[in-house]
Amino acid sequence: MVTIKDVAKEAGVSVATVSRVLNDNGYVGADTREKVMEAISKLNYSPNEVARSLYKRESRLIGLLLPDITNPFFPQLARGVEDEAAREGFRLLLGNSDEKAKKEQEYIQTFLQNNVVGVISATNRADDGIYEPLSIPLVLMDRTSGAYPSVYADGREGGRLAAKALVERGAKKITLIKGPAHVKPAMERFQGALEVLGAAEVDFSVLSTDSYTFDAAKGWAEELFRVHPDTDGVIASNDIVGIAILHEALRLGKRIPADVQVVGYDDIPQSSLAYPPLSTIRQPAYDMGREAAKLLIRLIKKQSITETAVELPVAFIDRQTTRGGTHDEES
Amino acid sequence: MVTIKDVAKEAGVSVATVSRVLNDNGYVGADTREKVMEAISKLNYSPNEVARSLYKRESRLIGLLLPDITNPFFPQLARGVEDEAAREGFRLLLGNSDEKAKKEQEYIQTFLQNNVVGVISATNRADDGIYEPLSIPLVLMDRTSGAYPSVYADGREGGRLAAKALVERGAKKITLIKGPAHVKPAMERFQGALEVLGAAEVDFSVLSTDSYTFDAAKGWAEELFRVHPDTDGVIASNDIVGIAILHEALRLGKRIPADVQVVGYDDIPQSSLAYPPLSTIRQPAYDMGREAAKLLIRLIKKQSITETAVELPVAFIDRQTTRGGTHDEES
DNA sequence: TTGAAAGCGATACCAC
DNA sequence: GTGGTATCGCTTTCAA
Repeated sequence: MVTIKDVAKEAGVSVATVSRVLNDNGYVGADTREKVMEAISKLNYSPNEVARSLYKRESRLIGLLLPDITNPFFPQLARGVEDEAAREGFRLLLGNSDEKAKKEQEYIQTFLQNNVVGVISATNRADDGIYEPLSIPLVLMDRTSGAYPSVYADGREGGRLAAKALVERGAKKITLIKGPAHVKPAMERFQGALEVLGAAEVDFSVLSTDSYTFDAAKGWAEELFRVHPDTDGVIASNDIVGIAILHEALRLGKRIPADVQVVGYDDIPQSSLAYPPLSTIRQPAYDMGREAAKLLIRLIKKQSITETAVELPVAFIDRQTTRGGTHDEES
Repeated sequence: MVTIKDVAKEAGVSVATVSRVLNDNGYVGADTREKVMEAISKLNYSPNEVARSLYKRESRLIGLLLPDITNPFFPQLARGVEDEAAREGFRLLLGNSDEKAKKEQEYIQTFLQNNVVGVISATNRADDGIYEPLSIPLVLMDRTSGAYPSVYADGREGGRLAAKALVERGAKKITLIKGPAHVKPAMERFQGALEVLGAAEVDFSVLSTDSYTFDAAKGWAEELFRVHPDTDGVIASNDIVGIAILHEALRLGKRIPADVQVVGYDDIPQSSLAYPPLSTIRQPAYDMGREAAKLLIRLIKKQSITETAVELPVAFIDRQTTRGGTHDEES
């Protein structure tokens, strides 16, 4: 391993000088700088971030904590975060929490132990004390809490939009699927939908579910049509569940959207590839990731921030599982 | 920040002793150890990984380099890697390369600068010199190269299985979709399929594509049926493309699998949720991730390794886009 | 069994 | 402008 010492020797200067040109601060003679640059490229030197981090007590690392990268909604977020972070020279330490306090705890600890400069977390436990030990900036993503800056989409409005879409399109016996109780965004969209449904002239019922996995989704779908065989409109807790329901409805010989309309939530990439293409509430996941990273970086740089809570808009994407939707596909 | 010094003071011993109990090596009196443990928990101390890493010249970090976490095949891999790594106390530094040499280069550099103990990479450029500067273990995942240990699925066999499935099920005008030329696994499965198709009594044609994104997939699907309107069997380059083709075929009023059969590749989670559920070649992505991590960790620990190339089996998953497939769904 | 001290690779203060 | 050196928090000889 080539160190700053080697470079100093090669260039015939002191390490202090090398450090100065590296960090571009302090006075360095033009010719000296030149010599150092040459030595650096000759030796193919690149500074040891660990040593740097130890002295400065901060790294160029950002901790990213997600519930489960395997859930198709999160890779988008992660990618947004990474792209923005990379632009600013930051790298990512990644963790999956499975929404488990213990894992969150452990990852926060690792982040701290590795001197990360900031953390972005999609957590429901922001106020459980897990994040208290952090003396560095924390940005909540896809989740909120009064206590920390956050970037999220307007879940309540999303729920309303979904419900409205179905009501306006004539669904009369709506089934509203309620996501896992401990997942906040799921509850918000649920509340939003409930609000609209409660005020509308429709029958509706609620089906509670407690997970988001692909396999479980199939189960909910079967249960739904067993318990509510005459439902003609379904508000799914997310696109995975929406697609599973679509699938099950088709399997049962129902016509979509004539017999039953379905609206999902998230607009994951594969929703437009579903058959029929799934009408859904779009959350701008990639942008959310980018915004979260942007906000975090501002915080890290102690730049002034105008808004500590960034709410991104959601939109109803009218595909082919709702009536009167456009039958052209957009991406 | 509480350091080893604080603990030493609190326990009334030297930092050397604290270090010994921390690392559980060297002689430490039982009572002394006790005092230290108490001090540690009283002060809620946890060692600074950065300092540790600096001295030992190795961290507890593993670098993971993926083409694009947004491609549904990779999150599975990533999760497998993470789960296995976490079991052994390692954390992940994550990077997306977009199959670009420059990004790969940059991430490798970051990994090195941060003293990672090993790297897992899904790259096509293992032999381009990018990985030469690594003096630490490298495991290739989902890709191979003679030069480095690797964990991958049998792509050639996968291609054969896909082609055989279609031939055996009576497809007569097969379209074989060729993935991006620079993506090795895509080429292998292509070759495998070609091998079988060439030997069989069928007409077939090849459609070349150069990307894997959702949006592009729709384009290929349209092109396919425009150029080969009478195709009755499609071997897709992956499940994304397969699902897009399914979708397009349905849109054109074709019956699946009566008019056209489709077989995908990967068996991403959403394939079983497609409509109809997509027949495909399953790659054990999660296991591949775990195996890659296992192998890497053995390498890191300098444990004896029996096999430096781990080939995982692929399997044809007979769902409903091929004739005579089971019409029950498995997950 | 324990402690003192050197050193890991960089930064930044203080002299000169 | 440039160099010497203390320092970051920890591990590991080497002595005692």
